[in-house]
Amino acid sequence: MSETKLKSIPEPARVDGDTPALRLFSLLEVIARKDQFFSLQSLVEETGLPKPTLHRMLQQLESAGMLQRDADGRFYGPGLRLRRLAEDLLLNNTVHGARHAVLRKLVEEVGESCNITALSGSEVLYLDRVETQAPLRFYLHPGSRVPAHCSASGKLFLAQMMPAQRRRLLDRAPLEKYTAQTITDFDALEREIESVKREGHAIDNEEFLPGLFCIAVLVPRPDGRSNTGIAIQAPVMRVSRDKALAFLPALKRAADAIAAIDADAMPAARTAA
Amino acid sequence: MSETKLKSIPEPARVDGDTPALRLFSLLEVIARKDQFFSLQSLVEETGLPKPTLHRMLQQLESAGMLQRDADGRFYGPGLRLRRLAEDLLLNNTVHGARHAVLRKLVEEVGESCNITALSGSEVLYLDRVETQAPLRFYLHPGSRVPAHCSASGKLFLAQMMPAQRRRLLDRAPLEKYTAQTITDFDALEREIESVKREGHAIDNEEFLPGLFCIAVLVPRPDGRSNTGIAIQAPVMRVSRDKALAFLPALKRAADAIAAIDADAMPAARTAA
DNA sequence: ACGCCATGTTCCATATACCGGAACGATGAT
DNA sequence: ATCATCGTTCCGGTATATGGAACATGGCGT
Repeated sequence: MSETKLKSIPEPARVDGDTPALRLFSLLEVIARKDQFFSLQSLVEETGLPKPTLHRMLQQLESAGMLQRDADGRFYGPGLRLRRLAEDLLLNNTVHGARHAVLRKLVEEVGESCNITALSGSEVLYLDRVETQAPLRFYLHPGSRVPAHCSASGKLFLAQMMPAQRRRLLDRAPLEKYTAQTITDFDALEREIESVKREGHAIDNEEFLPGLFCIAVLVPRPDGRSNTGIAIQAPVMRVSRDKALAFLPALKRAADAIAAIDADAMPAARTAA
Repeated sequence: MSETKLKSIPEPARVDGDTPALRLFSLLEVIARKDQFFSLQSLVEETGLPKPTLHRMLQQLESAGMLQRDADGRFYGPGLRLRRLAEDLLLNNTVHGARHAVLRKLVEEVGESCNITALSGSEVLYLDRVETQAPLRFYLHPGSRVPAHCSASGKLFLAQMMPAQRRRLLDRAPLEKYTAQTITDFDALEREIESVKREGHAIDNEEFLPGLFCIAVLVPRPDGRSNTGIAIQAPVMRVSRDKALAFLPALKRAADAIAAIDADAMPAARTAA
């Protein structure tokens, strides 16, 4: 929607969503971060939701076994069922664990922060990230979003689209300028994308954040339509274009490893070969 | 290929609830148990829900970031937000982890299965349980429910109520008879409860399941109204009344340990100096 | 004892979201 | 070209959520 809005407010602990169910999830997130039991009133103050509404939500969660109440009904805490859900999720989520391990190994090899990305709408979403140990570094969180036209992964996703499809996506908004290097001209972007196609990898040379250099490849897929990228991000001070290109073999190896993991987690697709 | 009907009814995988939100949770539980990505169709088959309904639910979860979709939108898997929710829950849930450790230690000390219980409505709910290693044992799951009048923990909960309150609870239904030993007479139960009050512990002598002997104490609380009990359960074959009484000191120590943990997790109550 | 305040609970008219059969669309196999 | 399969959209009827106001409870001070 609008540009990034940084909040310096402590935290209003927003609980919202477009639909009742999403609000419940949002509430659970607030609850999950607590390491103490809590009362209805404290939640009212923390979230700003109307008391009867919150009362109903908590009641609903309790009767479902997601929350538990203290004997006198004054305090709530996470319930049996919620804990089991969390355990099941983390236990069975072998995919994420394996991906994360690959990422960690890559970071060790190249000594720079790396992340796994996906295209979500017209933006690039950071799925996972491992930071380098080096003292000078960019701190970016998993879950962040970056426009496709000024990120290495984004250009890769754009490059594998049909021209018409790409046009449709980019036409929705002008190419916003973040730095002096940001490509804001459609034709220039098309030329860049041609180059990305030829090379098989993409580069972001301070196009989103000043001082941030980035190189990425796609996690390959048999059908040629990948939704996952893997990228190395480093300060230009430490990593120039040449040095980044030297990372490419390691980067491609990591991408292949992730491809193997993902293929394994796919339901018995035909692809017998 | 012939229509392979592999399923010998492995599981109906019921997804339901009284309210739309609860059904969503129920769906998430099914999903949480998967270690592979899945398609809409596969869920339709697994749950029996109408396709448009499931489609809407998945869409809702995806747009909330609880699920993620593959590039071509054919397969779903757990999303970033859901994983983070699960992690937060388990990370901050110091309470449950610590309780479980106490329970494990108790089982080690006495060599019999133990569980932590709570009163929920008029029934006793097993919050957590650790099994003994002994080959002969009762297998009871956390989450099970037992009527209060024929369980050791239940009698403790009843004993700390005001008489009127207790009457109100018990009047709702007759005292159901599970075994020859089950107390089914109100006056006899009152006498039993008097004894429980005097002793500070309660016993279930094959009153719920034939062959199951059980001894319990409350996890003490400053205000004298505890909603948590802790119990040892064993086959009568191995544990008689005398032997059970010998377990009491260890049982009380465990109860105190849990009380300390819970007090710690309580919000800054007005500190009854 | 008494009233007072903070907190939890219930009511209910209105607004909203959900439901799912049917029809349509997209994709790939034959 | 034709069919089969799976994903997606439509839409009117119905169940659910919403939250202001009022009520209930219990702890505390006087």
